[in-house]
Amino acid sequence: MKPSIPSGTRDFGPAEMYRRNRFFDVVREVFSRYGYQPLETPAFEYLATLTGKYGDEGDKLIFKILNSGDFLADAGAEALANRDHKKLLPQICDKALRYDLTVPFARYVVMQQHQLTFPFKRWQIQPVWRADRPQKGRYREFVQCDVDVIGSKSLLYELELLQILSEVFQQLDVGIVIKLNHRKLLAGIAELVGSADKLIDLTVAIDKLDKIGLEKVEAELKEKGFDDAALLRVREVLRLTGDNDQKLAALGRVLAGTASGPTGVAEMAEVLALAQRSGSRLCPIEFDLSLARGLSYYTGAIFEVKVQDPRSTFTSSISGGGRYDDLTGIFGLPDMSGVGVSFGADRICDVLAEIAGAGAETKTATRVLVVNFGAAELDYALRIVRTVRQAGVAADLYPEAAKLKKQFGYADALGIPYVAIAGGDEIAAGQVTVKNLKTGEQQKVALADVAATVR
RNA sequence: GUGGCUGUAGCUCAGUUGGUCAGAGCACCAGGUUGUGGUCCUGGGGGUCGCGGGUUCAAAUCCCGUCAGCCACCCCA
Repeated sequence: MKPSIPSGTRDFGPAEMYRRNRFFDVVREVFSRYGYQPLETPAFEYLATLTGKYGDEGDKLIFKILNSGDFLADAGAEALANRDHKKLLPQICDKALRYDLTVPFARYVVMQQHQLTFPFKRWQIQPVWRADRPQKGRYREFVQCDVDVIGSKSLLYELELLQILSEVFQQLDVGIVIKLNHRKLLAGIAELVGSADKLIDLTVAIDKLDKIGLEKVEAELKEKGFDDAALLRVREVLRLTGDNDQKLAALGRVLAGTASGPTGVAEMAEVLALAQRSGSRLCPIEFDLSLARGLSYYTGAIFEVKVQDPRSTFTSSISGGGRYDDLTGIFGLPDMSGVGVSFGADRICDVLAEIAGAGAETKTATRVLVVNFGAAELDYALRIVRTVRQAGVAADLYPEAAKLKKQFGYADALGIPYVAIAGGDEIAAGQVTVKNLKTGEQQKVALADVAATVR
């Protein structure tokens, strides 16, 4: 058979792995420096743990795991006969691959609530799976890097997440903008137009504003049953202009009479104020009413990161998150507010690759390749590799006494910067000829100095 | 789940109205050069033209089906 892998999954060769590891090193370091603790949870959970948390669309995208053995044993005759897949599903499948890291985290917090000290801060870097149709920047298996803090309503954590987002992307040297919005503002708008119960429809439509334009958003809202008076007010709100504070102030006046609006305005203002007086060098923050985010569990601030870098053409979001007030409630632990963001490792690495361009790909960490001349020189060659490796420098010995052309070509192909040559003359003198493959320069150095020369 | 585009060598692709259309570049291997690579020269290996069926004297080329990939919508990291 012709070997292949399912679409939306990928192998990562050495060049990609160097890039990915650099990224993971950065996020891990930042996460732990901000006081977050590591956590891992299983790749699969009970299906019931996952369903109902991500909205109807999300539930469809959960990868289900067929029960082992005779999975039809427990299948109801009725569901089978009627080909009723919705009814049949829970009868033949009780496990599923995790869809994100936030819900398993909430499950963990509830299970371990008596062992944990709150506020509990954790980071988690693991793959998640979605039964989506892949396309550019969209995979069916991808790695999320989550930081969440649970058990505190303090808006200082919103600030902290803005700081973490900023630090990570600054260290990676990727230009971004952090979009910020608040679910209670959206709820206030829904209230204002008299459709508090259609919050989801409203936010989904508003979310498309910068993509399809105001007119099409209004058309979609009309289709969903919003009347002309409502559309007028939506338009009024979406047309607010000015800087973050001006937009927020204007919105405050519009939403003054609503139940949830003022809270949203106040919290939003607080977060923006904290960001200003934090003293941190933050990435640009843009208060954006059209940011909705589909995940149904968000209740407060919502974040999203977009690339804003002349070297990149990436348009989809590379990080996202928000505050959720009751994610643990469904597992039996109410009043546990949490907030977190997730870095989309795969998309970010795509951006890094795009920025780095085709050249300068690292293929190996090896600094020096020791030439193999054959049996007579082998002992000395082995001594060179051993000495260099013991000095903490990556070294390799060519396995056969092949032609130098071939050995040099190997070093060249892998991007190993130095070649070490030691024949009779060098051995007699206790020296090694070290050649820099990039410049072509070569020099004889003492065996003990090889590591320092190629480091 | 809906729609569009594309499948020819390891990779990127060319292949005219069906008739030397099985090709190029890169990559790979060998030699030129048994202690000096990345340049250059010479030679070489490698393809059921995604798969199945049909039309035709003749199909990579036209038709039908199918599978796969990509892109967009939906949704999302």
